[in-house]
Parts: sequence; C-alpha cells; structure tokens
Amino acid sequence: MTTIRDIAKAAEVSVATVSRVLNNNGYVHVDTRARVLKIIKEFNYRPNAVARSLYKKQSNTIALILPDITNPFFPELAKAVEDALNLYGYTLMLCNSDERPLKEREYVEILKQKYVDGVILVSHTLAPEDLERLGLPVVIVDRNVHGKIPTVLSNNIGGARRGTRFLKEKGYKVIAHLRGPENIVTSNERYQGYLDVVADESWFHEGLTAVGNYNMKESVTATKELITKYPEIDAIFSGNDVMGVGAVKAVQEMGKQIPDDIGIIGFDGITLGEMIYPELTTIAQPIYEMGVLAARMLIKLIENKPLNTTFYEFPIKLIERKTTR
Amino acid sequence: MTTIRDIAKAAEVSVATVSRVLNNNGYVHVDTRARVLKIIKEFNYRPNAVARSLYKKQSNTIALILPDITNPFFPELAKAVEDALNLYGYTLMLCNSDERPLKEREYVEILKQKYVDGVILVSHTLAPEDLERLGLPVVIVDRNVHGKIPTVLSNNIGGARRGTRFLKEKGYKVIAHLRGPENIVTSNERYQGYLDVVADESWFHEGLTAVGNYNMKESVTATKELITKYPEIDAIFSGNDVMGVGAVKAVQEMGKQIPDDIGIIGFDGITLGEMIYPELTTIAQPIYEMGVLAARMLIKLIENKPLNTTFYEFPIKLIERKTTR
DNA sequence: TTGAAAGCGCTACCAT
DNA sequence: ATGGTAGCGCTTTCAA
Repeated sequence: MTTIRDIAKAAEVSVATVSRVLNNNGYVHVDTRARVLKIIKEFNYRPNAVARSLYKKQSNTIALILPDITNPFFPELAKAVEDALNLYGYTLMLCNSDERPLKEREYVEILKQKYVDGVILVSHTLAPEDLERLGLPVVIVDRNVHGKIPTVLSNNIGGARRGTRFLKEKGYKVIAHLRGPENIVTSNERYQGYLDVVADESWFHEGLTAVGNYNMKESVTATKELITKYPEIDAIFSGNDVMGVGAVKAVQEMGKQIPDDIGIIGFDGITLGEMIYPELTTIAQPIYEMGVLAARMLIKLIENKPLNTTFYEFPIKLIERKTTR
Repeated sequence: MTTIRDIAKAAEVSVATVSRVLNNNGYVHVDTRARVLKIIKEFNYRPNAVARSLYKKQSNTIALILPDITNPFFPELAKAVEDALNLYGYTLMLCNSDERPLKEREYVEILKQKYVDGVILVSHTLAPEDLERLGLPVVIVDRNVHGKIPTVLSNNIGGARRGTRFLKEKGYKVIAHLRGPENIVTSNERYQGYLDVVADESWFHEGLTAVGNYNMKESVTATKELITKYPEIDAIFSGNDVMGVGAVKAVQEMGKQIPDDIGIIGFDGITLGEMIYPELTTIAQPIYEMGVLAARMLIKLIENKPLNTTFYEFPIKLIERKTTR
C-alpha cells in the first residue's frame, strides 16, 4: 500500500504539504501542488480512509436500520437512501433489526464504535428517550416519534381517509379494514383514518377490522375469514400494499371478482402493486423522495448545517388502478 | 468518549494490559484481569473499532455489491448474507452498482480505502482479470466466472432443462422462452437448458424465444407479443421469476386462463412467486443457503482458512404451484 | 506477568 | 508557502 509518506518522499515535500493538497486547504504553491498531484496520479494513491476517520472521528458512512430488507417496502427506501448518500460521498451500512430491540441496540453500539456518522431509522423499537441518548445523529422515517428527533413521514391519517372515502364514492357499501400491528404508529393512524370515515355508517361495526400485521400470509388468512364471516363486505381498505396484495390473492382464491364483487385499495405505493393482476389501487407515499429527504436531512445534521424543518410530512397520492371499479 | 487509557488509569495498569484482556491474548493475572474487566463494565467501555482497524488493516465489515436492491431477488440474498455475517461479527456494507461498471469500480476503490475485508459480488460487470487484481477477497454469487475466484451458484442448465421438460410432461405442446439479458451467464445457461430440451421438437423455432431482460415491464410486453404472434404457444418457461410473474400478468390481461390455456414456470424461487394469484410454479434455487454459504466462504478467505471447494453448485428444486396444470 | 513505546496513516497546529 | 510533529485509540513487540 502506498501511503502519504511515499507520496511526500517522491514529491520531495513533507507529508503536511501532501495532506494540504489532498484536502485542498492551507497554502500550497501552484507548482508544488502540481508536482504532488502528478505523483499521486503516478502512484495511483488513495488516502487511507480509516486513518482519516481515526483522526476526524467520522467515517463518511451512515447506517440504515430497518426491520427486514425482505419486506418489499424497504428496498425501495434503501435504494433512495443509497442514491442520495452516494451523491454526497457517503457509504451505506445495512442493518436488519428483525424488529428485535436487542439487536437494534447492539447495532447502535457497533455503529458508534465504527464512527458511523449517523443513522436512518425505520420502524424502530427504541423509545424516544433512548434515541435522544443515542449520541448519534438520527433521522426517523415512517414512524412518528414524539420527540425532537427529525422525522420524515407521510400523511397517514389523511391518506387513510382519502382511501376509504374513495371506496365509498365508488359505490362500495361495506368497507372492511386490514390493519397493521397494534404497536406501530402508522398502522394506528391508518386505522384511525378509516374509522374517521366509516364509524358513523349504519353498517359499521368493529368486526370489520382484522389484523394482518403488515404481512402477506396473515393478510390472506384474515381476508378470507373476514369475507366468510361477513359476506356483505364489498370493499377492503388495506393498511399497506403487502396486505393489499394478500387480500387480492385471497379474494381470487375464493373465486370472487375484483373489482366488481370486491374492491381493494392499499397503502404505500410499492412496485409490487403493479406486478400483480389486477394492479392494485393504492394510496401512494413518495417513497423515493422520502428516502432522499431523510438522507439529506441526516447529512445536514452530521455536517452541522441548519435544518429548516425537523419534521416533514409528505402528501400522499391516490393511484387508481384496477382493484377498484 | 472513554478510551483504553482511561480504563488503564482507573484500573491502575498499563494500556498494554488492558489491551491484553480486551483481546484475550498474552499473559495477564487473574486478579488484574478481573479488575480491568470490572472497570470496563463500570465505564461501559467499548474499544474504538476504527483505531483497531487502522492497526490491523481490517474492519470486520464486508460489502455486498449487487445491481439493484429493488429487484426482489436481491433482498432475499442480502438478508441471508447479513444473517450469516452477523453470526461471525461482521457488518454489511450495501452497494448498488446499477449494473454500471464505473460505479462498481469506484465502489471497490472506496471499499479498499475503508479496509473493507472482502466483497460478495452478485452479477458484476467486472472481467475476471479485473477481479483477480482487485486486491480484496471476493466471492461471486450467481455468475459463473471462469477464473479462480470462489463462486456460489446453482445448476442453471439442469434447472432449465428440468423446468422445460416438466412443461412437456404436463402435456403442454408449444413452449416459449422468456430469456434474460444476453450478456449474463445465468441467462444464457437457462436459455441453453431450454434449447437442450426443445431444439429437436417439430414445433420449435427461434421465434419462440423473446428477451425480457430479467425484468417485469419488458417481460409483460414480450409475453404479449409472443402470444399474439404465435397463438399456438401454450406454455412459457421464464428465465427468472420476475419475468414469470410478468408473464402471468400479461396472460391474464389477455384474458387467457392459467394454467389451462397457458402454463408458466419461472426460475429462482423468490417469495414474489407466492404473492400472486395463481402462485407461480418455479425452479427454485436455495437463495438463502447460497447467501449464507457465500458469506461463510468469504469469511474463511478473509481469515485465511482453507476452502474445501472454491466452486459450489447448488441443486435446484422444482416447486409445483398453480401456474401449471 | 507487566509496562514502555513504536507505529498503523492521516490531520492540524505551531514554527519558520 | 512549507516542514516538523503531536496525537487520533489501539495492538504488539521488546524489556524488565
């Protein structure tokens, strides 16, 4: 490996000078500068990032902690984050927490040991107090934590209302809801939005909501039970697209027609919704933009630049596809 | 931040001794050891990984370079790799190459600067020579590169034959093929396997193969064109599941019945295949196992342990679901 | 069994 | 405009 000393020697200057041209700071004569640059190129020299990190206490890498990259929502977010990070010269560490608080905590410790500069946290299990004590810049995506931690999310309640209302407008009469885990904010908000729209309907009762825990398998089962038990159901507002896709599958397996017998609308706007037949109508969050913004905010935080807003809520968008009439 | 010196001071020993107990090597008296450990716990001290890296020239992190985490095959692999890595105390760097040779190359340079210990490369654009010059332990997944680089893959030709033959056995008469990109080994091998089985059939001609480039959109278009142009087609062997899912969608959009009018079989065994209706019959690779093995091999390589095999080919498995009769 | 000190490769301060 | 050098936090000789 060639080091800064080798370059200094070859260019007949001190390491200090080489460091100066490397970092573009401090005075250095144009000629020496040129000479050093030439040698650097000749040797194809690249400064050692670890040595640099040790001194500067930062690593130009940030971590993305999420429950499970296998859940189709997260790769889309991860892609956005990576793209944005790259633009600013940062590198991405991927951490699956498996929703386990312990693993999440351990990860944070390891990250600190590695001088990781900051963390983007999606759907964490850490309490706000824990987060604030983290000793690491953090931005949260997709979970509304009540604290001073910068947060990026979308209008869940509004989106849920919009989706449910849309179903009504389309003439569906009895709208069921597939909800996510009970301990997750987005899930509760979406449920709330649904309630806001339907709670006063004559046909409404609590049995119309079933828990699908944001995953396919449970959603398929839940949907079948729901429809079997309450055959009057003719529409489903699903708390996320994954469950929505599960509902589509369940309904098809039961031999019913979509969107005529049953209309379905999801939430998230992941590409999975476009991969199935019929394509899933959904309340879309701007996932990519959210990821990019989170990355940008984190970088600002890291570089001690001011944040205009510490809390950003994106509007949602109704994408009408084929699972609604 | 508390450092090794703080611990040394508090425990009234030298940093050398602390280092010894930290790393469990060299002689240290049981009592001093206990004392040091106690102080470490008291201070909740964690050694600085960067300083360690600088000295040892390794970082306990490995990188996974893949084309695009958004493609549903890769998250499953990434999950496996991460799980395995964690077991051995390694951490995962995620790098999307976007199939761009330049980005891939830049990444490798950055990784070297960071003392990343090794790389798992999926579907790279680097030539074997480049790889060998990399100066970094590498294992390749899913691409058969002819070199001495350790490789993990599955039996693509055999799998393709098996899948195509299966379609014949089920009584399908005219079998088309949706193939992947022409410059990718797995894609060519799967094509070859298809040819091996059908090339001598009276109905066979080259027009029955269409390029879907391993992605959904193109596969939908390609499938529709194929079926429109050659209405006698009654089965499709798809080079991967993503295209298979695309084919299912295309066929349904055309109003044909699966599996009666048209049978479809995919390749890969990703969970996406189970999310659609009807569920996709497929030639499954053991993706998780492949990821785990790749990680293990890489770690052995890094730790200079002997590798029993430098080339590992997994058997495939036919999973019969609902897109074939 | 323990400690002193060199050194990993770099940055930044203080001189000159 | 340039150089010398301390120091980032750790590991590992070498001596004691």
